[in-house]
Amino acid sequence: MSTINLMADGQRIGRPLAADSARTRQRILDVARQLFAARGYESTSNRIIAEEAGLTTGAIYYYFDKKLDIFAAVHDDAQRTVYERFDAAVEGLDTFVDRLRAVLECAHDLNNEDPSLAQFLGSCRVDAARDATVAAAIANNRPGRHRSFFNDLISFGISTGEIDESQRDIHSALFRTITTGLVDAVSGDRAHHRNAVDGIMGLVEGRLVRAPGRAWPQPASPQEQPAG
Amino acid sequence: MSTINLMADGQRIGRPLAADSARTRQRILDVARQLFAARGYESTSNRIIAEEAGLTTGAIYYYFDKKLDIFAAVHDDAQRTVYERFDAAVEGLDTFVDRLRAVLECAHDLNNEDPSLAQFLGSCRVDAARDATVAAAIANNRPGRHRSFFNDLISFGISTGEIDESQRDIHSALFRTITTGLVDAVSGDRAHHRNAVDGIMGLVEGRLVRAPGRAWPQPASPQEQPAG
Amino acid sequence: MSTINLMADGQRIGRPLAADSARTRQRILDVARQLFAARGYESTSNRIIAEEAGLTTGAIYYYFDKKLDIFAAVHDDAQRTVYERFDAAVEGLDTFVDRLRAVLECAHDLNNEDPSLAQFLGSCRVDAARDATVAAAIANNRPGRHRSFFNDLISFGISTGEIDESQRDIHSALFRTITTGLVDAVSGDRAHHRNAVDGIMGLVEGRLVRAPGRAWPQPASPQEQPAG
Amino acid sequence: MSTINLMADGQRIGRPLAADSARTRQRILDVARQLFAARGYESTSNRIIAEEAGLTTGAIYYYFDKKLDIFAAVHDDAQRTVYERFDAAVEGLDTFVDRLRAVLECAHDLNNEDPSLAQFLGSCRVDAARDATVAAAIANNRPGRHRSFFNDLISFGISTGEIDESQRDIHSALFRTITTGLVDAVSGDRAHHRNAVDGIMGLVEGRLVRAPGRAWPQPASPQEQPAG
DNA sequence: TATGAATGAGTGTTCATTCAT
DNA sequence: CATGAATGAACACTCATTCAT
Repeated sequence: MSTINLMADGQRIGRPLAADSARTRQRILDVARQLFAARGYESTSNRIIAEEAGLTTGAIYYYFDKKLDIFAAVHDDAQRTVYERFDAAVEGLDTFVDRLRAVLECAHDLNNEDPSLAQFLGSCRVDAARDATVAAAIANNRPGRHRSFFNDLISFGISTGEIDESQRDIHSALFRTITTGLVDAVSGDRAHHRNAVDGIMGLVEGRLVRAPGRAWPQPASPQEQPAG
Repeated sequence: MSTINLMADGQRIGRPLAADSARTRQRILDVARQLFAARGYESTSNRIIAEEAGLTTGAIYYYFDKKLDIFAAVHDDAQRTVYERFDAAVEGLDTFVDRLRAVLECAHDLNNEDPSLAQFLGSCRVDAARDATVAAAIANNRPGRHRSFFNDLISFGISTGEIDESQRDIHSALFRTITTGLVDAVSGDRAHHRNAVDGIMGLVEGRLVRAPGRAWPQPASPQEQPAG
Repeated sequence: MSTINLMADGQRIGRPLAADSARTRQRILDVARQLFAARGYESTSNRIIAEEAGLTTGAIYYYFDKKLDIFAAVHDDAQRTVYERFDAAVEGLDTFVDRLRAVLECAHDLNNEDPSLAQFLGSCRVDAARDATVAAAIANNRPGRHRSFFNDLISFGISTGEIDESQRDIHSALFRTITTGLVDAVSGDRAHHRNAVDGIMGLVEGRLVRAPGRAWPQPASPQEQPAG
Repeated sequence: MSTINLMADGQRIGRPLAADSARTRQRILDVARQLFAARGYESTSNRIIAEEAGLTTGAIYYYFDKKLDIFAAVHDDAQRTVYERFDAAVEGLDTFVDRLRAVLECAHDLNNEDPSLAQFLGSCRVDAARDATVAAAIANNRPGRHRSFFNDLISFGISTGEIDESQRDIHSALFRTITTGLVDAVSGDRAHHRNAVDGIMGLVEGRLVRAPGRAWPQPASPQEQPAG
């Protein structure tokens, strides 16, 4: 613990006397997430992962059997982080709209804290669609986690009466569209992401489009009218 | 579905007796669009394009100077097709909501007619984000066309009074989110795409989420209540 | 003859009504000589020869069976031109030194008239050394012509008493060295070529290097002392 | 003379037990020098370099980033070797003629020891003339070294009075012609090279050509009459 | 005569992966 | 734990050549 190998200056470490295996592994995952997010699976070479992590390509193989395993590990990490936060965000909220708002705000916060997280998950969906072996590598946990979270959210909306049971599939497709769009279209720009989140809530609360010749609809419930 | 010895119309190829240059070029563009859409730019090799088009790799270079030029040509094709249809779809409609519905229905129709169109454009956005040279190759016309179309649509909504001027940026980000989401999340499945389109219009018309304890809001204007 | 296809402006000719086969063939040889001279055999593609000659690659094959045949034809042309001039230059001169001077001046004039001639012959020697099939293609006439011309010149020098019989091989190697050097080292620059020719004659006539502490030697024969 | 499984010293290669990186790199440079000399830059494929060095093409790229870098490295090696020997050869000699003779003898010795050295440098000049990227790759040190060495030699001759100042450019062009000729015309044959060197010194010392009807000139200065 | 379309072998180069040390 | 050396299959692209028209 007294022999931490400083990497801040980007200098290559030699052969550290007490290298911390877990820390090196995490370093690989961190740089890999950013690289996969920015360039995709195929265009991210092991060489550049190794370089950015201050290693040689060979060393990577001490931690992961193959490139695909790095990708899967990065995915598991990201997936866990996101849904732990989502779960925490909706906890204790009583209405579907509140929970929806909480999830969107949470997504916005996450995107601000570490843009590579959302970007990786978006990139990852593309790579899975493009390459069956990539899809297989993350199949164990990916769509399930996303789908079940939002299906639960819809079920909750039905239970509160805010959503009609007959509209379940429509809501499901809508969620997929919107969450994907948030990640793919605006996660790279904070202001756009903010606007998109506001827009979604505006649509949901009917504050965004009025019929021609009509006044704006009254807010759904006066005590929770948003300022924006 | 390999097309090594047969063209789409069943004509023999190989050392064709009366080779139709334009048709071969279009065949290259067609298979390239599908391959780029499915596997992305980098993972689509010239070899597989050639194979699917019933040619050898060398022959590709008779029609295009380099791989990137194929990509750019496919993109121009797709871009032109989509926005010609979009322009036609909104023509003569008097309200923003009508135009929005028309655009979404048009997108849905296009997606049914040739799923590779939307998929390519979505794939293409990803490839441009991942690789600067790809971005440069389509820079002349890509974001402009999309952005200007939807900006015009928003302006129209403002002119009719359906959208508040102050919300322009929010609508802009929302459109980007939704159109991207439609392409990236549900264009591969007709039913999902249908549901997503219905969901968006449902949100816009306030038919999708009600406040707890409230009745569904009345349709915006009775005479134009949508059936779906 | 009234329908000459003007090429001066570099415009591609269509399908000339009365194409002159011999003239086209010569055009190919002319551009090929310059290209082979500048870039060598291997780096000169049929495509660029065709382009520069205002043809397509296919058309080349009407005139020549293969690329190597173009090279051989260019070589025969150049070889003939040079040695006809050399033969004419030495004719009627009575001393070896006069003949040598005449040959060098002739080489200098040729180099000024069409630099691609000497350059091609230099280039050609290199290509023959580098590639056995190229060597074979010009074997019928190449080294023979050069060698026999200069061997004759040496024999003439022996017959006049200017050269000692025992030095024949030395003169032979020296000629090869000097003529190759002129082509390879200085044919690209008129002034350098001029200086080199003057230098060779200066050496031969003993005007270029004196022993330290000695005066310049008297000119070999007063009546023909060169001005330069 | 393929060296697929055996190195020059008979050591086994392949997946070597104690791979000596520096030795492998030198082996690449050695075979590359011979191949570049014999076939030129363009016609020497990485595949054949690798084969002759007992490697696969991929392995080459562990040592050099690109083919041109191999060429540049070979060139630097050869350049250094030659001019170190030339510098040593002329050191301590008092007259221009002695120095010239020493340089030519040194060139002859080098050519006997490793013919590929001179041949590469000749080949290299041709490749640089033919291809601008090759020229650029060796631009840092090539013509400078050659030119400055011989310019210094001429200056020395002027300082001793053996050369007239006004003839500097002529000597310079002559040196370029002769050294190029030695390499390009006769370096492939020891006897020819020997004869050419003797011929040059014979010319310089006025022993090679006499005026018709005159006796051979007396040696320049009795005490330093050359044996050869 | 000449074109236009195509082939197939070749090029330099990159990459995931292996493994002795 | 990590390196350094190597493999072999892939990739984008070029080229001499062919041949129906």
